[in-house]
Amino acid sequence: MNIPIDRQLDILTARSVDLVSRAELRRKLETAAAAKRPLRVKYGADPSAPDIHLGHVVGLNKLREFQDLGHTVVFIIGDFTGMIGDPSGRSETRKPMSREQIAANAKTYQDQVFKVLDRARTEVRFNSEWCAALAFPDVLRLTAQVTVAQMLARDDFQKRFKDNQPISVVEFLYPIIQGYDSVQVDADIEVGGTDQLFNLLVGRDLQKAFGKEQQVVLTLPLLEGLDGVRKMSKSLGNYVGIAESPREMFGKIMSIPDAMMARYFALVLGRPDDEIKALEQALASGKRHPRQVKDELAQAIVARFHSPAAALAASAEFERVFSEHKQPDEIPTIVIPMAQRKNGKLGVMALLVAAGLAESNGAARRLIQQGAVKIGEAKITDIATELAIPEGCVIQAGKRAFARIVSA
RNA sequence: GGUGGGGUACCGAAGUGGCCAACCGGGGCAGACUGUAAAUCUGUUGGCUAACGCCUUCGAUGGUUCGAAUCCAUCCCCCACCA
Repeated sequence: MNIPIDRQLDILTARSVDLVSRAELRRKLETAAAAKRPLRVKYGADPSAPDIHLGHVVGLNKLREFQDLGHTVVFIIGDFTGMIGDPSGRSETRKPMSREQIAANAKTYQDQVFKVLDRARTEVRFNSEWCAALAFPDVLRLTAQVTVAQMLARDDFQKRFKDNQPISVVEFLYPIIQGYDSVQVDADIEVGGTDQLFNLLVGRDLQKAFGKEQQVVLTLPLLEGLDGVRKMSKSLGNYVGIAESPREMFGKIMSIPDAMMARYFALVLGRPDDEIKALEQALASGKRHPRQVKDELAQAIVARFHSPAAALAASAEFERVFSEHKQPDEIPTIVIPMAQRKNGKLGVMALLVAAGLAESNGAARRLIQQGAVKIGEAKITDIATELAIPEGCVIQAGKRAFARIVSA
């Protein structure tokens, strides 16, 4: 590796929010280079939600940058954490997951993660490997390392405490478990979102307590989801999964607020600062149209996780369906046997429900009354309409829902 | 263990005997417009019904009442504070 250390530092710290500390990172890079030993870069994942989305990609990109400079990623799957059930959702304690479930999720995770990471430079570990072996006295020794004041200093705990929101003791254990993972895998660096800062720092404390070299802590911005406000997460439903179909992926990206485009370019695609600045200027001056820029963004993201060809196709399809209001080229087929029809005919409401385009007759009625329903090219406005459905005709409910009806 | 505060539709949150299928906000869905599943505006958002209306829902179960989300009893669950 002959890239100068300063250049490496610039690459590795780009887009970061917190860095503890630059001097330490430099020193580690230097000693690693001298000893021809890759650094161990730790990243933790919770197996409760196996689908990787663009929010995760922000961190994975950073890990990939480390790998491209020759370092090793230690990807930790928090299966131990999964087994005791994640309490971080404030209202309800999640049900602990079964072994099979965790194994299945872990597999999905790995399949997806290597769309970004370099498999050859990744070490996958499960934290049950060492956590399950801990005896209670070990746990006591660990917990003694962190004080309640330290815990309460953490942003979200403090807020919840002030608001009289419950905080379970298990939640206090989380940072400790995570920190202990760092001890076990001899992490040189740990990467996480800004919300992880506290947990990452606990890792440093515990490593010190165990007489190990402390890890460098590097945090990255949290990517906002499709609403452009709250962080992207599966539970909020504002995410784009990297395993989603090109069409879904493209459409979802097109629905982000315009103001988020630059951020997605930077965090998901890792585009350099000067390019982002130029883009923002072009947008502000009206030199480039937001619609085109967003199309480019959506295409770039689809191309990254599928292929350039798929991106092009998704873009064309989107244009056709939403700008020109034509039918998509792939429409799911629904079978409605002749037996269900009266004299070969069927009421529109029954049809909508049978085709899965409406949840109930009431919903179907509303759709029709609001002018959302089309059979072929004809808009249906009367809820009492009876139809002799021609074989293969297309029914549309709203902008996005289509179904092709056949009788057998 | 004691005291106090709570459990309302997808979420948050009003409602304390009839005007409550339940204000309002968010989210969802739809329409208009458009530059896109952006923004904005409008409508809609338990089930059955063409409609009148009927049925189920306000932690659970019983009860009072012509009538309950609202009152009473028992139970279950959550939170905070003091120990």
